[in-house]
Amino acid sequence: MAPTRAHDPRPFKRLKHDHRRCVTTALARAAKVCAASGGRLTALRRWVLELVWQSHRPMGAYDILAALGQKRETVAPPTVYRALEFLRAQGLVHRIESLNAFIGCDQPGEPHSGQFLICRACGRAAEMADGRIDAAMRCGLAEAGFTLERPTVEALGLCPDCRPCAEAGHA
Amino acid sequence: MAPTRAHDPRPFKRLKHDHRRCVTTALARAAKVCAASGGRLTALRRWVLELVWQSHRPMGAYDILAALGQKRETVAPPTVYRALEFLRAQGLVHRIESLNAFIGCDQPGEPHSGQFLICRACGRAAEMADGRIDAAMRCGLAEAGFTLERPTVEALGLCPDCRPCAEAGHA
DNA sequence: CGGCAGGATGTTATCTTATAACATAACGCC
DNA sequence: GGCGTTATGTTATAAGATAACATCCTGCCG
Ligand SMILES: [Zn+2]
Ligand SMILES: [Zn+2]
Ligand SMILES: [Zn+2]
Ligand SMILES: [Zn+2]
Repeated sequence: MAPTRAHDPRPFKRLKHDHRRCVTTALARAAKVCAASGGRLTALRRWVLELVWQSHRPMGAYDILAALGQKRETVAPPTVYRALEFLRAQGLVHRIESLNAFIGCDQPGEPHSGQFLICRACGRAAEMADGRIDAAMRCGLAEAGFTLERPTVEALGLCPDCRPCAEAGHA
Repeated sequence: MAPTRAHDPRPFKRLKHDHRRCVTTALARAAKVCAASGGRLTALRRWVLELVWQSHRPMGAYDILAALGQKRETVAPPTVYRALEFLRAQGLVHRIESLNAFIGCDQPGEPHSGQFLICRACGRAAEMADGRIDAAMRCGLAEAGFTLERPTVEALGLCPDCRPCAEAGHA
C-alpha cells in the first residue's frame, strides 16, 4: 500500500563521486520506466532529464532553458515546461516547491512521496524516504480528518559537508 | 527548547463561524507581538494583515495588491511584499510555498514551524503543529547528518468538510 | 503507398510572481 | 529643530509559468 522504499540513511552523495555514473544510471532507469508505462522518452525529454541531472542542485526551468539554448537555436519556455511535466508525471523528476526548481529522482519506478533536504550553503538537494516522517504525517492528518493526496516535505538547512564550514565561518 | 504549542486536533474551523472574531483576535495578537518585539505595526502593515485574514484561504501577493488598490489610488508590488516580509518576520503570516500565497498565523508569538493542510476543493488552508511530525522530521534529518533550519511541510488534499462532497462528486 | 489520428514540438504572446534601485516621507530621539 | 533610522513611494525589470494556435512527426489502417 504505502510505497515502501529502502530508507537511505545517507541521502547526500559524497562531494567527489563518479557523477557520470549518476547520469547514466538515471537515464537507464528512465528508459525502463517509460518502457513500462508506455511513455515516450523522446530525444528532447531525455535531453532535459540529462540537464536536470547535470548536478545534484535543483535546476530552475529557465536554467534548463538556457542550457538547452546552447545546443539548439531557439528554445521557448513551453518546450521545457512540457518536458518537465512529462518527466514529473513519469516520476523521473521532482519539483522543489520552495525553490521553484526541479531535481532528478534517484529511485523512480514506484510512485512515492519523498522528503527533500536542501543545503543553503552548497545548494545541493537530496531525497529521503523516511517512513517515520511519512507515517507521522499520515497519522496526524488522519486524526485531523484530512485526506492527504500530495504531501510536500522540504527541509532547508545545512548538509553534513557544509555544517563544519558554516559553524566556523559565520554562524 | 522545541517550541511547544498546544496541538489542535481540529485545525479547520467550522464552515460557518464568527470570522470577524478571527480577524479581531489576529489583529490584537499582532499588536501584542509587535509591542513585545519592537516591530512597528503601521497602518499599512495592519491593513495587509487584515487582508490576509480576509478568509482562511491563502492569498497571493497580487490578490492583496488588488484589494489594497481598491482603498488607495496607487499601490505597487514592493509595498505589499515589504509588508508581507515584515509580517512573516514577526511570525504573523506564513508563506505557503506550494501555492505562492500567504496565510495568517493563528498562534503567533513563539516562533514555530507548522504544518499546513490545504484543501484542493474549497481552497482553505489550516495550520497544525503536530509534535510527532516535527519530531519525526528532526530525528530523521539528524540521522542523515542534516542541520534543519527551516522545515516546510504542506499537505494537499481534502478537508473534513469537502471529503464527502468529493467522494460523491467526481472521485 | 497514401491518408489519417494523436501525440509531440514549435511559436507567439501574455500572465503571474518577485525584486532591484533609487527617491521621498515619516518617526523617534535628543 | 536637526538628524539618523525606518518605512513607503516609484519605476523598471527579473524570474517563473501558461494559453492558444500552428506545425510536424509517427504509428497505424486500408
Ligand atoms: Zn552524482
Ligand atoms: Zn551543503
Ligand atoms: Zn475565521
Ligand atoms: Zn475543503
